[in-house]
Amino acid sequence: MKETKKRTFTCGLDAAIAVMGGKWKGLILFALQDGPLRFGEVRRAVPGISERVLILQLREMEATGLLHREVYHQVPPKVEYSLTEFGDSLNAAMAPLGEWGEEHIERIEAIPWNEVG
Amino acid sequence: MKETKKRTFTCGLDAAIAVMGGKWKGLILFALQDGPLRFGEVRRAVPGISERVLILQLREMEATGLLHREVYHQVPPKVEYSLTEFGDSLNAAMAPLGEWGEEHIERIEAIPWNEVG
DNA sequence: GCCCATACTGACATTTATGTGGGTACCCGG
DNA sequence: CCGGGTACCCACATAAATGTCAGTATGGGC
Repeated sequence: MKETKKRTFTCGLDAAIAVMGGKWKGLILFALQDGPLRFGEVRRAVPGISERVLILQLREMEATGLLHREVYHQVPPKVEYSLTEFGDSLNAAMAPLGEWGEEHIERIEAIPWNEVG
Repeated sequence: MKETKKRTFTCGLDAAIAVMGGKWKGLILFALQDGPLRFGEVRRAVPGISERVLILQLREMEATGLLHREVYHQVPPKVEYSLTEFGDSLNAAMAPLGEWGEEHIERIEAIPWNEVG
């Protein structure tokens, strides 16, 4: 008896943040901006992510309609992930954020992160 | 013996996401965009956040240099939070994300979030 | 003396996110 | 029959984020 409970959001930014989820989805989206990638390619494109977490993220992003999963019935298996239009539009909306990060990266890296939290 | 360990980031987006932290900092930034707010005002401007979490977020954002904390020595106490230039620039970079969320809010709310995770 | 309002602090519980190490399935070539 | 290569799945462990609830300090007004 799973209910498909709908969330409500206080504003657009709230909704966008919910879609981005944790710290990985944005990077995965970013990695896929230049075209489809196989599972292993995505993993290499997102340094530091564990296999299991990547799978979870990809599944969630597929469920939210951000990306498309194409399975090729081959051996060894081949699965390609690509952005949907929805995912592409989110990617575009995140671009300024990426630029902001680039511009301020030195300052951000200089933050004593262990003392912050 | 706290070490001020610096993180490194794979790209600007990675860094920006780290600064935004969880699901609240973006909304707090957004709430402060029109000028300083007192603690209680921020809380009312960010529906759903608990007092404790708000305090933690504000402290972290102060530590990362996103906002400024001004204490007025009065009784009852008065503390005003305002964006720094740094915070303001991040806010500007998040604007497109907010707009994206607005545009797609119906679709986002229709996502069966309980089945996603 | 007591209560008010405000901005906290602290102990604790829970939920969510992330990570680790293993195993599975497939077909092929050796 | 065995190992290679790929994309997974599973049980489990930990870390990080968030939430609940009670309590504190202050000085003015009653």
